[in-house]
Amino acid sequence: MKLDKRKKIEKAGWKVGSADEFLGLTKEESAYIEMKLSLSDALKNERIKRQISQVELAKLISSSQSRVAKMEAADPSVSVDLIVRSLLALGVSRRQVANSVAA
Amino acid sequence: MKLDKRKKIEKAGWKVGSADEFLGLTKEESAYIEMKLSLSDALKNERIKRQISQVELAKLISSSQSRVAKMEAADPSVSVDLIVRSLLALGVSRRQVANSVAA
DNA sequence: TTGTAATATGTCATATGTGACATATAATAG
DNA sequence: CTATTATATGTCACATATGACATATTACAA
Repeated sequence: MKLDKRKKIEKAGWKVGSADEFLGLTKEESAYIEMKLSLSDALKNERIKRQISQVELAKLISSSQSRVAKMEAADPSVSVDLIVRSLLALGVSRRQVANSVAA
Repeated sequence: MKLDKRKKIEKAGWKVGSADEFLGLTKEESAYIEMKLSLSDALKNERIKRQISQVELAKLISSSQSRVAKMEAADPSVSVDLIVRSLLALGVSRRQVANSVAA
């Protein structure tokens, strides 16, 4: 596992064992968190691609800059629902969303 | 639009105009609800395929029969999060989940 | 007709998610 | 170095989602 990915997972609020990676995480749990990380990456990439700030995206989805930042960090306090709806609000297609779910 | 699909959408708690379908729903909203319907269908199909009852699935995911029924009905009170986590708990792969997201 | 298992629907207390705000920390320009 | 803009982090009141329960409805035997 890449170091930056590990950091993101830990930042996302999930404990990763020092020796065994994903220690204590079931397959479903790790699949879920990886899916969430992938979606949050897609959101950030899409926003950067469109060259808009977190503040602008926040306004677009009637949310706040801090919530957008947490979405992009895959913070435990944000739901997959919100990230998906934000992607759709950016005009991303269902198929593109699906790609992030799978990858 | 197929009639049964329309009924499912209405049952899912979304108003569909009598004349114009998806009246008042933005593209993002309809994409989101269709994605949710697709995921809930996948959940039901997967459960049937494994020949387990809603009660058994509920136990598997530490939930209740009524919540499972609502998931399969794409009830507005259930999140995409819960449906996705239920699919993963059934052993469905990320790619399979992605297929439902896209379709 | 029963009876019985499965599924659907409504409600509610509690848990979790959310937008908003303050503030901290980058990052970049002047 | 300031400014200034962007992003990150912590907190909180309020909104939404959740499991549990009761009960209704359906499906299908006996």
